[in-house]
Amino acid sequence: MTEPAPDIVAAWVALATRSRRALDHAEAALKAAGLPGLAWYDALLELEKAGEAGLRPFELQDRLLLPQYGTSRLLDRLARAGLVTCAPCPEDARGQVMRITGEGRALRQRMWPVYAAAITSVFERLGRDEAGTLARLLGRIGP
Amino acid sequence: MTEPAPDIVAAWVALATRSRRALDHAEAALKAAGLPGLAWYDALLELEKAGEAGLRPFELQDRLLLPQYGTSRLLDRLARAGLVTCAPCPEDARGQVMRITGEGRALRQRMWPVYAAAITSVFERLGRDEAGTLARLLGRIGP
DNA sequence: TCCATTTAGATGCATTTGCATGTAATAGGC
DNA sequence: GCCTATTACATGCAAATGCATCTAAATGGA
Repeated sequence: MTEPAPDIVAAWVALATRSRRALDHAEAALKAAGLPGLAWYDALLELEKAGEAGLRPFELQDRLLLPQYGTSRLLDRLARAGLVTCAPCPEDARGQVMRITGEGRALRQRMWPVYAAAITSVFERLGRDEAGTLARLLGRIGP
Repeated sequence: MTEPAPDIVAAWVALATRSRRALDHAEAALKAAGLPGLAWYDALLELEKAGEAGLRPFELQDRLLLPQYGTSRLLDRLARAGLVTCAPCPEDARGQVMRITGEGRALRQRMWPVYAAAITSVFERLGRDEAGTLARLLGRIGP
């Protein structure tokens, strides 16, 4: 294994530390407002985008980059909180269709301003074009 | 709260999803090689850099962006695994000085090639200059 | 000096995660 | 149709995390 170039290592360190700080900041802002964390937000958003059709747990799993058991239990908690419903799937008797409830939509809507403020504060030192460049470069990392 | 610009949201989404995938990839590579995860690597590296002087737990906590109890328990596990030692601190009877052991250094050294390969694969689609730009932009995000 | 405040670190308890495995249903070869 | 492999999801158990709180020592007045 040949040593990665210094620029590569620098990019890795910056990616690891800065993303962690940014995510921690958003989590903290939500918690300080007495709201659930990012995982709940992300799940609610995906389910809201899916609309009436709903989502199968395995579809949500792909979108959220969660392990299978993580998705299963997250949905269980969301359902117990009344934020999503769980219906048997007509096309596949093994599966379910999860749909967001009105309460779920309402909660996501209350979370967004807090989340948005955190996002804004993370990028406030970057110009618009710099944010675009950052997004483009991040889009090219693998694996 | 005024809505963040689309470029800002795109940068946020890219940061959250790509960093997660990259970190997951490195964790998976280490695990596949039967090695401990990134948290252990990071702690061992900081302690190795600190050398004979060692580090106080609160110093490690700052460097690793961990909560206080997280650091306390991580060090406890590292010590039980024989990778670090814990000595009373001469200047402050409340505190300790943690130092890496030979075993700890050896483990970190065995982890590095695996970790380095994962890092390389994450950035393989980026040119050297692009990696530099990415590092610079990430360095400017807050808060 | 004495007391209140702050700082270093540990820890009990509840929640969450990770891992392995279990159950049930679909899909694919033959 | 039948048997095997695969897919969808759940779950028991151990380990890790988050939260609040505790102890002990240092610090900073008055």
